[in-house]
Amino acid sequence: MNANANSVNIKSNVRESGGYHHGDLRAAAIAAGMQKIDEQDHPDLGLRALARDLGVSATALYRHFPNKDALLDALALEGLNRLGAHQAQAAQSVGGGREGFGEMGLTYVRWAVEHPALMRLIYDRVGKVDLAATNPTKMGEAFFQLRAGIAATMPKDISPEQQATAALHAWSLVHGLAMLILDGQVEYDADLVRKVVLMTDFTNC
Amino acid sequence: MNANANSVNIKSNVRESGGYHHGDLRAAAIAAGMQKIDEQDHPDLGLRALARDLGVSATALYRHFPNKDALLDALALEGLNRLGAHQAQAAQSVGGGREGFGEMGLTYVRWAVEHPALMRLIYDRVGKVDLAATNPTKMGEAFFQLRAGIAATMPKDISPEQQATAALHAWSLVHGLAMLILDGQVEYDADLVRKVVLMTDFTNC
DNA sequence: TCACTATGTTTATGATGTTAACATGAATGC
DNA sequence: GCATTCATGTTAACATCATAAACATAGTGA
Repeated sequence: MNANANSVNIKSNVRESGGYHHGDLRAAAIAAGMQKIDEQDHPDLGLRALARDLGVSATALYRHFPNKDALLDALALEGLNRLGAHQAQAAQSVGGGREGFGEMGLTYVRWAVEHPALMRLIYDRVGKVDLAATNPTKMGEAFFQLRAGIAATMPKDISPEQQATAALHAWSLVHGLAMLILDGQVEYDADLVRKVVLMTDFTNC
Repeated sequence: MNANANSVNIKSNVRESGGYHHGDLRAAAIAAGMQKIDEQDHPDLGLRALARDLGVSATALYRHFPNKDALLDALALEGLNRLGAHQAQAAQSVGGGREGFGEMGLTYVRWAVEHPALMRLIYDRVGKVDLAATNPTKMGEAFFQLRAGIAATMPKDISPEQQATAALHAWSLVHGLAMLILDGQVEYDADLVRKVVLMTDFTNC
């Protein structure tokens, strides 16, 4: 697989030697932006500060992103891919049944707690993406993957429609719990998360 | 009850006659800010724009709020009070049992859908309030009230500890569902909300 | 070699939050 | 009743931000 516009495989974030051109500023910007955001609680990112970190002029980023929102969208997409992959992997490594279901929810919440700004950025941005813009498809795909991961540990002995409702229930539950924790309303506690998630009764769909 | 610093009873938002002083700029700012925010999807508020609406200079607001965050905190507090009151009223007017429980959840989600920016502002701000600041107590009180409203329709035949878990479950569920709707991930549907909320099984605490 | 394009740079613009210095209305003390 | 003081406005100024415009250079392909 060769590097496409969305890959973020670069050697370093800052300009290497004194070369005039940067190499792959777009990828470097995404990588540096991801790192910067992931060190914060809130997804605040300044174009100028980022450019400074990259050793590049403030306006250079406009050669790769039409505006700040586009950069944030790219970061949100990258974050969403990471979350989806993380969730899918968890679904695979965890057994089924109610225990596995609780574990999946815990995984979602834990990821959110470990990447608060990224989590916020994802949901901040996906609601705003202009569907005519660069890659709404990728966003949709990534979310589809996330939902699939969530639905993976759903009980099989209920109808598809019930499964959809149950999946929404599960997603709402862990998402709400994660948000309440990120917003400082609830203290993170793995046991509590499991207990709360397992209160769902699938026979009530 | 006479007007204290947090009341918002004013005659009009803009300056009345040519008087030099405004009357009650603090209250007017909160009222105008609330209205402005409630007309939006996201809690973006510019100090200068707000001052313009009030017919007042941009820096005038600094006589009543140390900075923008303090104004936003005041707005969030007002919003939280409204949400809490709304929720408490719903708890009172709705019967108990599972049906009442579902109705309470629906009330929370519907309020969020009707006041998206306010909802976001509340949870944006309460996580950031400096506990040494103006009125952390009021914030805490207001949230306590909200939680009480949520817990009001909790089943009585379970232990207090189970009730706490169940309340957190309920809060997480409706909050997450509301947020997913606000973020455009789920379409609002009253029946669906009720169905999702009613999947909770309190015997599993 | 010569144009062309991609990707940088510098400079400039208008918006924002915030501070400082100043002005005036209303309230207070004599 | 008058002078002083305090609360609450004002204007001017500053730093920062996103962004646009004009210019410059590095790499590419004819």
